[in-house]
Amino acid sequence: MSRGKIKIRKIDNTTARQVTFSKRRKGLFKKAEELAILCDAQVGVIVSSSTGKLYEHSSNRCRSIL
Amino acid sequence: MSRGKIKIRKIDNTTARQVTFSKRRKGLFKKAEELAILCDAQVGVIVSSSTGKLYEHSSNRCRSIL
DNA sequence: AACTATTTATAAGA
DNA sequence: TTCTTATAAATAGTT
Repeated sequence: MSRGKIKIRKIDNTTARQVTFSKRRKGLFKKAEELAILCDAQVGVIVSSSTGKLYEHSSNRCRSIL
Repeated sequence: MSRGKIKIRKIDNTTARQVTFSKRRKGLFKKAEELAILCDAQVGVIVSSSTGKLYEHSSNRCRSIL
């Protein structure tokens, strides 16, 4: 990615991992919403953090259960 | 995006919409997998196309039900 | 949280 | 539908 490319492996540093989690979760939800709109699809995304906190995103009437 | 920016609205042309659906679905699943690995999270994504076909992606033992 | 240098995703074309 | 490539978008490291 930006200031240098990264390897896709667990980020060891807790703070860095939380920051990345927040940024990428937001990015993922945005992509999900764009796919739903552009392609007239229903998209549900569920994310459970390592600490067990749950986040979700869904288009329209789509319901998701983890 | 690439050869010119697009507006996030339903793509009218059926063929173009299917092509975009295929490309973006793949991209979304990749982002989901990266988030799961980088941040040690569980991520589930479910996509239902306008024709009713279902696609899903999930990290590890994560199960999703639409 | 904001900034950017870069990487990545992707729209249009082949 | 698979590949290319110009350009838009996402984001890693920094502040």
